[in-house]
Amino acid sequence: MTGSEAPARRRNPRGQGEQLRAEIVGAAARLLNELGDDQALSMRAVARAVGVAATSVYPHFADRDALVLAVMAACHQQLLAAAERGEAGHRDPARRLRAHLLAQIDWALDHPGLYKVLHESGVNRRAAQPYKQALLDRTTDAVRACLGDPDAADAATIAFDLRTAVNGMLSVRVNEATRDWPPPRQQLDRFIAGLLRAG
Amino acid sequence: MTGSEAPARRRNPRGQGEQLRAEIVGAAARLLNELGDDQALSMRAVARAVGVAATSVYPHFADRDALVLAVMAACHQQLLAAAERGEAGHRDPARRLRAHLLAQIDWALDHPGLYKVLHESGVNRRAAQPYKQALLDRTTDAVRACLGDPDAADAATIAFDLRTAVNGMLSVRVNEATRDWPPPRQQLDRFIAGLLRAG
DNA sequence: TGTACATCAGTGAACGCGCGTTCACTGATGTAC
DNA sequence: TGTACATCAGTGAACGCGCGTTCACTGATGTAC
Repeated sequence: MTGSEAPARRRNPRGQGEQLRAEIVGAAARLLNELGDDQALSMRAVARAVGVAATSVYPHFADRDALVLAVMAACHQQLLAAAERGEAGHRDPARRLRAHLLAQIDWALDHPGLYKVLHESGVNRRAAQPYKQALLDRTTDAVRACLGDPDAADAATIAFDLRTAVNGMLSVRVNEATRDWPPPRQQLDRFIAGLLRAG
Repeated sequence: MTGSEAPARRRNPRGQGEQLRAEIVGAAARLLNELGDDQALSMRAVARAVGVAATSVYPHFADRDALVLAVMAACHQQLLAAAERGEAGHRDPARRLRAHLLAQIDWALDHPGLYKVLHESGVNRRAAQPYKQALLDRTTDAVRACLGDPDAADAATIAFDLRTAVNGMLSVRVNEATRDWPPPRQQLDRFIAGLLRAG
């Protein structure tokens, strides 16, 4: 795919064998971002990218799915952190909600292939992702703050609708990256304006 | 995948060699719907499903991409026809718009794997799909009818937003089919209510 | 009416490839005595 | 201070597999004369 084989690599010093694990996850993430499909990732390609024998991946990951899941977990951490950083920049609840969603949109558009793996890949059928619920819960909190009423039952519905619409935004832009789409920020603002009110 | 090999098959009579082409498209569509990924479709599996030698596919399709694109074209025809049938059942523009979108939602939920191939597969990067624009144009027409004003410039924007949100609805339900999601009809109604008004 | 022939609808063997994974191994390095 | 040994980080060869695609072919069937 990328002729990006790491040429020189010296064996890790004793006791630091776990460093290879991090290198493998990093290389796998890079490849997955290019491929946009977990099935297309090969253990051999990851090993080549790291500059290591194919067999050296197995002490760290039992099989390909385990490696892909490790990458996905790391991505969810990044997404959550980005959302929090976004919110932290504002006081007004509406601005916080917008920043929360925007941060995740930006992350996705910066890592389109990983976004695809996260949302569209076959691993989703084989292993559930508890992280996703955590992200949705965060959005619900941000929506609730906007509504003022801390008990608003609609908050969950509105959050789900918003995330669904944002999903659509990203799906279309990530899957047909060559077409030029309307600016995502303005579409997000229309979604917020249209959906953020009692159902 | 499915063990669904066609056992007995007799050679088509002279002059009817094109019938095999249709059988191949049908089998490929069935397999793609199960796989949800064009890269996972193999020519050999298609040939097995039809009950024919692997080589017999090549007189009809130059390569795998050509076969996948033929399936996608057929799907777009079905989607367009479903949308038209949906609209035809109503007079009121708002009901027509709803039926239009609902028909496509139903088709997608009935053919989740094909929906994935249509919207998420790698073929989209290799070959543009002019059909999609036709579907979006139809939606724009339906939106325009709702607005009353036949020149409304917002119609295109609103149609795009609606389709985007519907895309999100379907993406999430198709990619994590095991989780149980809120009813799509009600979410669609919220989207229509929220988004169908001047930006 | 008979026959040579072109065409049609496929077939079977073979090519070279990259893959996931297993297995027995190697060689450097720290540690116990 | 020296040495045997356990451990660690990783290697190389090999397995069997399914794949896309090419090639030369086969056998039935309609048609021209």
